[in-house]
Amino acid sequence: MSRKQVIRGGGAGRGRGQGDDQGCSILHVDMDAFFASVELLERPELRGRPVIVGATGARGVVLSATYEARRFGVHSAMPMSRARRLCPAAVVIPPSHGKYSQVSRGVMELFRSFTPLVEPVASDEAFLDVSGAGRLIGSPAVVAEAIRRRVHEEFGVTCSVGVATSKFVAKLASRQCKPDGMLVVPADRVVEFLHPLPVAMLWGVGERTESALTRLGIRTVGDLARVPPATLKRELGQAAGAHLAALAWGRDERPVTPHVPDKSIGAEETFPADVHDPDVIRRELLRLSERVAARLRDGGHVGRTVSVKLRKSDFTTLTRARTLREPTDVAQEIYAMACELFAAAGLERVRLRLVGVRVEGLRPAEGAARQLSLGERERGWREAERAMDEAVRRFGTGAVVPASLVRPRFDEMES
DNA sequence: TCTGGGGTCCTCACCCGG
DNA sequence: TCTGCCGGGTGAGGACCC
Repeated sequence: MSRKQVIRGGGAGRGRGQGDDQGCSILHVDMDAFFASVELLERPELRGRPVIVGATGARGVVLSATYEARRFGVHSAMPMSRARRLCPAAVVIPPSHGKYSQVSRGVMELFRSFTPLVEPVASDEAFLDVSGAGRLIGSPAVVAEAIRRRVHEEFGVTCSVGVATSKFVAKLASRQCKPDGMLVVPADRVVEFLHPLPVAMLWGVGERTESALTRLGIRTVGDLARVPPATLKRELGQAAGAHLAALAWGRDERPVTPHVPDKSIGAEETFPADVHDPDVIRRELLRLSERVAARLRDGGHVGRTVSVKLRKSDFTTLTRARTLREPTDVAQEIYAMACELFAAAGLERVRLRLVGVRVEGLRPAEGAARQLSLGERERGWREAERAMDEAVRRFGTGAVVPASLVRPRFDEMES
């Protein structure tokens, strides 16, 4: 990997290193400090200053930070309290997810104008297979540079692109050339690129696995590559061991998959302060069930397994799940099961910091035959909730809520 | 230092039916 | 009829990712 294959800044030097991109048809595009960059579009006076996007309340973590803030040691997922201590001069902006989704949708559309094979990984990154774009646009490195230029021109934010023969190497490459860069890893230099990297950079190696590997004396990808796969499987489990043994030699056959169906939909909420009142918790379960059901209906899904997540004040977390007889997208059915699971968990007098509701085992609502249970009315909650969806579409979020979620007015509480 | 919210995948245990 | 084996389904929990 010669330095000249890292091309930085606004397309300068475009085209360098193209001779080495033969067969490197996988691109990983990663937006630089995405949420913070989007915020700076509206507040250009903050350019060059440390900016953190994150919750402004008592509890919360950093969602995104500009590179100026990162120089102080601030990084995403760090508790906000710590980030403020590290960088007291930082400007803190509360997140506006709607705004980021809008830019994200535009950027993904731009990617699709280069190739239909776009696999979004998150709102700020995607894999692209550009093997079919060669004749029209040029080699993968040329496509990557064109994407970088147009993202900057059309959206005012920068991105970094890794170009390689596999998703995994492309992803590492984009990370290595951040911010505002491009890195091509030629097929015959994958091992040379990988082996000096710390093992924690591998996809699937988090804090726990890293300590397990350190105990085995494994610190770099090269160290990992020299360990027999059987040893890794014994130490880390069958799947993780085999996975890491393959990655250490750059083997990753996963294709770019444009449409990955949802497997579950959930919602969770951390209370501003821990809660032990079961009525408050049940009200939150209802609110979350409403949110999940609305998203199920919006996506045309029904789901069969309801799970609740309960996190105690000491951060230990329990999950409880149960499968319904029939798949549902009805909040009242999800809520009823969530309450049963909460009661069965025996935590009704325990202080909780978070509750969550999730529906798994999704399938398309269309064609999911629904059997009326004995005594069930033909038109019931399902129709009521669809009417609520329609009201929300016309009058906005919060236009209609269940009576139990309407907070009593102060004068009513007094009387 | 004190940890959000959205997810996926894996492992292990248990139950049940063939 | 009993036992063992196996595979599928389900549930709990952990690790990881962005």
